[in-house]
Amino acid sequence: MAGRRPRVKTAYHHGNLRNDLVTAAVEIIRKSGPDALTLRVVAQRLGVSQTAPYRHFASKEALLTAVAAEGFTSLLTSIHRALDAVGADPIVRLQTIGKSYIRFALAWPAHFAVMYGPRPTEFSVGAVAEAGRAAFSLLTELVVACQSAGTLRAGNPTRMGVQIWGIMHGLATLYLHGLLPRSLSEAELEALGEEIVAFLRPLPHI
Amino acid sequence: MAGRRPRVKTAYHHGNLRNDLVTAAVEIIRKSGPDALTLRVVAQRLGVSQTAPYRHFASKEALLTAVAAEGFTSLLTSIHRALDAVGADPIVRLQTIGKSYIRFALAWPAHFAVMYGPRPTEFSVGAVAEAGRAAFSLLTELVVACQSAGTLRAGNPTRMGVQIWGIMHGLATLYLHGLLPRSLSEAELEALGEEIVAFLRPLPHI
DNA sequence: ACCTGAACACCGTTCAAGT
DNA sequence: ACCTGAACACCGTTCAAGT
Repeated sequence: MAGRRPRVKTAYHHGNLRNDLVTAAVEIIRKSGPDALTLRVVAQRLGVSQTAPYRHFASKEALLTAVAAEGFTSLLTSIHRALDAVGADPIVRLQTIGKSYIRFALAWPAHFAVMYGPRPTEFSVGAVAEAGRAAFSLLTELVVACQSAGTLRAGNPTRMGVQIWGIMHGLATLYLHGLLPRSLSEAELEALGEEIVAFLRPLPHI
Repeated sequence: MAGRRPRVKTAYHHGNLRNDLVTAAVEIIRKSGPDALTLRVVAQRLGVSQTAPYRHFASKEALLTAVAAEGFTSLLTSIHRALDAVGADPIVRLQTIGKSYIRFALAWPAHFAVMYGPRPTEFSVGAVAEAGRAAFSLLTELVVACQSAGTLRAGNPTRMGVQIWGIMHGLATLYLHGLLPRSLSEAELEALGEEIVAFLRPLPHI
């Protein structure tokens, strides 16, 4: 009764080619780096012709933008999930954001590379930029909360937000590029970021 | 008596093609990003055949490695020059290294992009890795000096070195990618880095 | 020694055409 | 609607050949 038509996947077309293209792209980048990604190879891997991707993405750049978008969404989800698991103390929440950022970068290096790699200006518009701004807002709001609670030094919250983001981003980037001592574990890397946030606490009154 | 042989530059060959290739490559990356760099274009710009670069570099990757090497040398020189201009106070010297790093990144973005871009593992060996290690040693030595002088918290100097490097690297990278508020000037960016180092001073005794 | 020209295997992208 | 095949202009790289 089932007939002999192949199992749905080997058929004439895919059903969900758009999604599969993104997944395959991520896989290739993760295994061989961003430069190894070619539309032709990704098409070949999915068993479609080399021009099939153009039904779903206007260009290779557009496919990479989709990867980045997926990454930003995923990063934001990770952060929110991690925040749900900790208490209300804003300094702990701030450290949790930082650790989530580093953890995301190390768990999804391909997404991270595309999100923060050398793409001229494509991300300044649309939903991708939106997600980035949302994450940064979360950060500055927590900075303000910490300052009100007296657990973070006074000062422009945007400035302090940039500093904290810079720390997490720098640590993650250097680690992913293999430039840090091999003895550094992922847990220790997260601890380095957490520690710096602790250093931003106000000086005790003398 | 001079004969009619052309002025040395328009002649059959270049005289200093190797060097010109590196310079032209940097120029192209600076103006159009790393992906715009092709050996053929760089050769064309210098008026030589598309295969001439292979007399001097085994591959495109080798040319990029030369750019990175030039960058690391130049970074180290900048740092040393900046250190010569400040006093002996180790915490000031530490901040000077950080500011030099950021200033270098913003002044030579093409070199910086190649030095810290997504090159799998090429830099783990040779003179390039050497220059990187030298810069990091300078950093950790100053951390130790600051700790001895009581101007920096106690703790593993390598850990603290990684933290400081991470900060400067993260700030520079985010800035170059255009992800920081446009209102941030280069001077303010350097101040952000400097300020964090100041935050690493020991807590006053209560 | 140093450079050229033709060639190969690969890209991204376009377009007429098929189902 | 969705996919294919041939084609175009471009790459990195190799190699026999020129001076």
